Amino acid sequence: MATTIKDVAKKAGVGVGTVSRVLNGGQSVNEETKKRVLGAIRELKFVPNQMASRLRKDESGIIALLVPLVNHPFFANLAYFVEDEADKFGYSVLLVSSQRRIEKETNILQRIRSREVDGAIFVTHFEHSEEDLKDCPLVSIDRPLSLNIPYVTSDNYEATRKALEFLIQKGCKRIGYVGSKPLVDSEVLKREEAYLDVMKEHGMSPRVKNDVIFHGDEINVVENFLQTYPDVDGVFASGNTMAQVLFEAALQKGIRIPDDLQIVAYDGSFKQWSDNRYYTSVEQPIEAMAREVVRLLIDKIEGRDVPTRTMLNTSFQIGITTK
Amino acid sequence: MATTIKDVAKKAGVGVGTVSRVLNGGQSVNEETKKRVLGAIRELKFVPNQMASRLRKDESGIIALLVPLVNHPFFANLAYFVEDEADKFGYSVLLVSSQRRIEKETNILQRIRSREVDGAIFVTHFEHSEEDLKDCPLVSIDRPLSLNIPYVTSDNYEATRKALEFLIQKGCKRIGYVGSKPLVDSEVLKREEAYLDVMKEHGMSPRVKNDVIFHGDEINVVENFLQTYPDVDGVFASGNTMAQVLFEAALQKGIRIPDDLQIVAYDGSFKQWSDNRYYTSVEQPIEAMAREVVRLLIDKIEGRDVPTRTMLNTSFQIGITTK
DNA sequence: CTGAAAGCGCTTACAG
DNA sequence: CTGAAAGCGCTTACAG
Repeated sequence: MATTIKDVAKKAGVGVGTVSRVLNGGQSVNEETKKRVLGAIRELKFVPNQMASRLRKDESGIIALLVPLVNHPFFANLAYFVEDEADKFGYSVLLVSSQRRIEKETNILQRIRSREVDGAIFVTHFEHSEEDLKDCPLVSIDRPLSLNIPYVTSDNYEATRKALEFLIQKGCKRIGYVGSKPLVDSEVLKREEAYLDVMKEHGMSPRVKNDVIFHGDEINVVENFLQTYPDVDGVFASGNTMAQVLFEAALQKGIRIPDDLQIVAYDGSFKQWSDNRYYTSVEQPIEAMAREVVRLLIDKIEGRDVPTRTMLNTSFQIGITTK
Repeated sequence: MATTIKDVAKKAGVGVGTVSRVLNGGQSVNEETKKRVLGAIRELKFVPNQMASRLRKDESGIIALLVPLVNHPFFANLAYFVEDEADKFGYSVLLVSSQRRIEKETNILQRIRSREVDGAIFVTHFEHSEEDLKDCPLVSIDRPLSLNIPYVTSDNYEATRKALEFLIQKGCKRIGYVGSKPLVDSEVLKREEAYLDVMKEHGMSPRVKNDVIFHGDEINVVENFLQTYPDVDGVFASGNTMAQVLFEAALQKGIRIPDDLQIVAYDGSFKQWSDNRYYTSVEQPIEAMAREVVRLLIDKIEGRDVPTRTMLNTSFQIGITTK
């Protein structure tokens, strides 16, 4: 059996409470005693059992990060910064890819109730009942899961407007929109909204392909889009997978970029994978969003008040996909 | 306070032991009693406290996945499949990006000792002392951390040979090698070995740039490589970031691919991000490696014997970067 | 400043 | 088949 706090206490000739106190520094301990305890700890190579401490304190020190898929640049980046930020506050991160299976999402709520985790960053595309969400410390991204669940988002509407104005300024006359629509209410919907508004304001007719699809189907959407609107000279691509698939499909069709077709991508996951500025794009502030969402969750877990909606600013990167 | 097993026992008019038994199905329980207990559980919405159960059973049900950075396609994919496989066995995954900080790696070992996690998949580029690694259930990828720590790898040497033979067959005469060298002994080193062997066998002079670098410095390596060996007509790029950076740098310099320069990438993370077959490449069997490494770790945690080295097969994908 | 004791919520021999 | 009790390894009032 591993050595316990009892062994340390015996060796140092003190009570277990005293060992606990030097370990956690609650009340002050006599310097002399402290030294003896520390010595015993070192000698016995004592490592406190976290499970016991957590049971006693009723806090797991773990937060769950639930995303549809970690092996997607946006979520991989999110995971990276979430872990980094959580670590600063002494929390660990349990990673769960829901794979869009609702049972796996509901499971996380159960794990909060079972005290396995203290709370969760809950990125889902499903609806969950108030009943299930109740009393669970949760935070979300780009959408309100329910009335009092805080979420972090970015200025989707304004950023999309700016991106489109940029394309127009660069001479585009027939601008399309290609994306994948979220299943539920989400700030991402504001991108299409902004697109339609800008088109109307400029008297341009909309060319949209924005359906609910699964990861992997982007190529069909893009093929379909290019076939339906062969005359487009500018495209707003929502999501970097979509942008990349579009870029490559266009190249394969012999369409020159940016000469025949200009593209603005909406996302923020490119820079991380290779330090180029390949696509002209709206970059989501993934790092800031990740850090903020972690802080919100911890505030919530620890019982502090948090704002319901936190909006962060995107940035605009000019790359080689526009003139 | 949340409802406990005691509340359920009282409500059902049984002892707590009985409740535990219907929960965990250890010994058989009278059907009638069982029904009463289940009813009480449902009525009280009882969810067993995992922390208590874990303390008692001395198992956390959590494994740690330690990688240098999760926001890298290879590791993001690894994380995805690791979590999926662990879930099948009832284990959760704690995610840690070491960011190549050795303290953060050592910290994981401490967390195994503190019973916070049952074991770890330990992907590191540092050396750790036998003393530190001792008694920790660990498994690794592409390198033996220490004598009795199992690891999973793929056929780096053979796969590299095949890739080079392919370039030669496609007419390349001046083949280069660009990569980033691991800090420590690793199966990845066999790629350069294979490259040098093939060059020698074909009487070709080696053109290598393979230094120890940090993520983000790929662009400098590539620029340097292209400047040093402006005459290359074929490149073996180790790692997909390297391949991508090379591809883009070449394009920017007006080098046509595959006409002027053919590239074979070594990795296996492209397919996941967009369903193209963009690069000709050796694909690492990430999914298989992930699943296998999880099974090895669980076997080790649960006290079963495991092989020290498990080798899996790569596959070869022909894309548009070769003729 | 410090020790003895109660208790966190479970599981598991033990005795019946 | 089942209940009472001990114990997992901590933390934290409580009393001194």
